[in-house]
Amino acid sequence: MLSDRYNPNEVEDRIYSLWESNGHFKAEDLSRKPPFCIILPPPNVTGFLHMGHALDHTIQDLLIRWKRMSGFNALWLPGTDHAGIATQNIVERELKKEGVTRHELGREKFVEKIWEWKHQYGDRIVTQMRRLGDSCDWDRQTFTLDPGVSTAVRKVFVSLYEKGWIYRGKRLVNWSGPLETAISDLEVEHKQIKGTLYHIVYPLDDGSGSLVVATTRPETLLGDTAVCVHPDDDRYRHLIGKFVKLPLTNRLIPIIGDTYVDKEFGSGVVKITPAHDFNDYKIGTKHNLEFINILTKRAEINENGGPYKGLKVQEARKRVVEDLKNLNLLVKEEPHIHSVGHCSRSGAAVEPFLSEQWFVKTEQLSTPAKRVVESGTIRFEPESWTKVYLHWMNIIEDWCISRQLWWGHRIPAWYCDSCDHITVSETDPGACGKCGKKTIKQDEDVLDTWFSSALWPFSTMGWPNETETQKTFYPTTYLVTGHDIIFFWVARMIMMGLEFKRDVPFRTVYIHGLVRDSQGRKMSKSLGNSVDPVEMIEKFGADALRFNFLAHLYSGKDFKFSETRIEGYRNFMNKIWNATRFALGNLQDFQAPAEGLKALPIKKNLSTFDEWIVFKLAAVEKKVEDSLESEHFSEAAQALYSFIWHEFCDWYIELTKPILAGPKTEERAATQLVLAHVLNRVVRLLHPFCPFITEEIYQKLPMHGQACIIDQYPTVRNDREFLAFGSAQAAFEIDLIKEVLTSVRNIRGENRISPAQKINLRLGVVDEKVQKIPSANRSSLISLGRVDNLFIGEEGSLSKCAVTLVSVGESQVKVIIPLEGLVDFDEEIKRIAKQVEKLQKDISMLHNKLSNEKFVANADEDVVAADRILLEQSRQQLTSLQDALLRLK
RNA sequence: AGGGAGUUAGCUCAGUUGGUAGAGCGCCACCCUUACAAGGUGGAUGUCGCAGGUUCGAAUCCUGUACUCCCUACCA
Repeated sequence: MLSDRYNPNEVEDRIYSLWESNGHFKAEDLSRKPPFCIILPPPNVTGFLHMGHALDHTIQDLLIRWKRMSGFNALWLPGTDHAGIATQNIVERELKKEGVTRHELGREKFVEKIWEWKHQYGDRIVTQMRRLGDSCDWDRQTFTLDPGVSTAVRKVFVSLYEKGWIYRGKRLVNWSGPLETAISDLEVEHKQIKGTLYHIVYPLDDGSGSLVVATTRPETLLGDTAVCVHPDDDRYRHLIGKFVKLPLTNRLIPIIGDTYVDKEFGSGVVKITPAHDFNDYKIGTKHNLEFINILTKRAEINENGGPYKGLKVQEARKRVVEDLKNLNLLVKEEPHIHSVGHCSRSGAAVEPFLSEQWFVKTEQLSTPAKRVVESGTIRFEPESWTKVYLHWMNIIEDWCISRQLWWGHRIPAWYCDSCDHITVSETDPGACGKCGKKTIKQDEDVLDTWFSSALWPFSTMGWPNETETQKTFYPTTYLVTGHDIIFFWVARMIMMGLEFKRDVPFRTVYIHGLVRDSQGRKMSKSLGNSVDPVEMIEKFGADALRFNFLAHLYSGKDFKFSETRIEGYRNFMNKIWNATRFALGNLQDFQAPAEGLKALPIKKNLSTFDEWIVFKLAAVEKKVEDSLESEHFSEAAQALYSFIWHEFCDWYIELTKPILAGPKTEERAATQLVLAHVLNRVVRLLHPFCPFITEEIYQKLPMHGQACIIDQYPTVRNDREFLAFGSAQAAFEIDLIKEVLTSVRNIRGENRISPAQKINLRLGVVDEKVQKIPSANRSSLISLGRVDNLFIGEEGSLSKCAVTLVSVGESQVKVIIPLEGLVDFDEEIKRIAKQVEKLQKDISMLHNKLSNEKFVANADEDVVAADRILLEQSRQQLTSLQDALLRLK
């Protein structure tokens, strides 16, 4: 016997083990089935599952399970990412607690520590993924530092290097002081900062006066190598070519002219610090200025800063300002809001820093990557990301791929002490490729994490070896991810896939929004507003969490998280559970016919209810299929929700209760068969959305295969034999009965007639066409309407009666309930008055519309016809209500 | 500054070729009716941001405008 509440905690682990131990997640490298493949965006190996993952994974698992059940060779390829900066950062912080720095520990020992950390926490996230129900093919799980991936990384590096598309150069890069590494443009977050604009006097060398320069970063003047004015600026034009004496250092630097300067801003004079500002860098290059680096890797002033050496940037700023004040060279300080780049990992302000780095040239790689999106070979969903992607690819700059970290793929380049040659090689060379001497040293840096991620669609499939996996599954079908990593990851996978596999890595990029808190804010540690998905799973079950996402996922939009909504879907799961309980209780003596449906003379024994629910089921299956095909997942989820709750539970189960509770007739056997079939199909339809409860239920159903997860996904094409039992005429009949019952309940509710109080009901059948329907459904009307005596076709006296005219399609039925002795009539008068008012509004609106010649002439015929019928029906309703009102008063 | 998205019920959001506005939650009333009180039945609630335009007809198409959010780039 099933408990009257569904308890996910008892079910989920057991069901997951059942799937896994039976190998249901496994895809086949060689198969006759059509392939369907999604590669999982690899989460940080030492991370934990957050809501963003939960959303992302739920969508992928939906697709995978749906396709798996639809006969595809479905592969969801999982993996984890070494996440260079993030992981190194965490371990470094842990070490700090023990009072050790990574430098003290040394590279080898430190990397060992990280591996230990990885072994300790590396399983956490995959365990959490299992709790969500992710049906990944775990045998294929890959880590970005696995030997196979390393081979791929080196091969790609060497190949691009040999083509000249990877180069080494001294460039200004974004530098994170705390992490002591370069970071990419994309890892910089701009924040609005309240700063100060300092106006500093730069005396002219010839003593003829001075210039005033405005800056927010006075300490960088130590690295100034020019001041710049606009060549058309009358105030300063004559000074171009002269020199100023740089305060605090007394270095002479030239005054140059460049249109880059905005005459209107500040004093119209800009100090140029080519080694510490991106704009100044460009000017410095253009005007051939000296590049003076004043910082160390830890963002402290170096020996070029003279007396300020050793100070951190902020301290140096204070000291410089103080010293300028003392020299009377600081003429003004004003508050100034400007945006400053911050390292997205450490949170520290980013310092533009001149250093030797490795770059990927993106010019040639980006061209085909644009083309495949323009041509539609790769499709973005929602489509609006196409424009964003193309825009970004047009302004793409070379990609700085070296990081001054220890955790990651070490750059496969060796420098020769003897001849300065750089040897780049897939295998450790042992000797210089040019002079052959063994005096070589490997580059200390590692590659940007995204470099290995960019190869993920094929490095996980055994590339550079030729494998059956690649033949079968490359290109993959979908890539599902948030819009925050389109450029970090998606664009780079496209470039690398095209370059090394000569084909796109995936066909469709499904972009979903970010999960935000209930107030629409980003979930973040610092705000303390993160919600742990595992906690939600423990509280409401994985299925409720998943359904919550799927039912409210609208193309590309951000997702506002709401716990009460999950609770609502938990209730839905319970509803399904209890419907099953009811069904099983009524199917105890049910034997599935071994011969199938044909063997039974079932058709003639079916009730109208059966024909109706099958008809509705077919409609839902069609809707679900169309919605899933077009990636409107929430439409599919909502269609199922509404069918199960509001058709199957609210009506079908209620309507068939008398049959099922009745004698063992052939009609009852037929209804049992339909009940069993519908439930079975519903469970399978729901499976990709809420896999745990559906598998648990499926295993208990009278007709079931090995496992729901690998049973066939119902569509209108499958099982035509069963769906053919559906009948539109039955649907019409039941709709009419539903309407009649609803109006009876409305009259009862509005008049506050207690459910325990039986009533008499008269149905005036206005329309010949529907004459037989009420009498055919007499028992349903009596039981669900809580009716004492039911009279059909006899209008009789309307005195002291509640009356409603019910319309379904073009047919009408008059619902009459004598109120004498039950209630006083005040409530009924109110109820009718309310309806009269609404009807009058409708009628006048419809009347105006239909008397408009242009409307009648221009609108579609069926629109006009429908309005005519509606007007006529409304008028009849109004008449009978007014009539009833008279008889009440 | 440039690009993108949004503004519909108290809240979160649907609304796919223009044809009298929908769901879930919440709210109100009544019900422990033998699957489910995590339930049942009924009910209330919207100038569809604002202003124009096209049209017989606009939440839907066009123009303008206000506000919100995101992304990219930034003035030293």
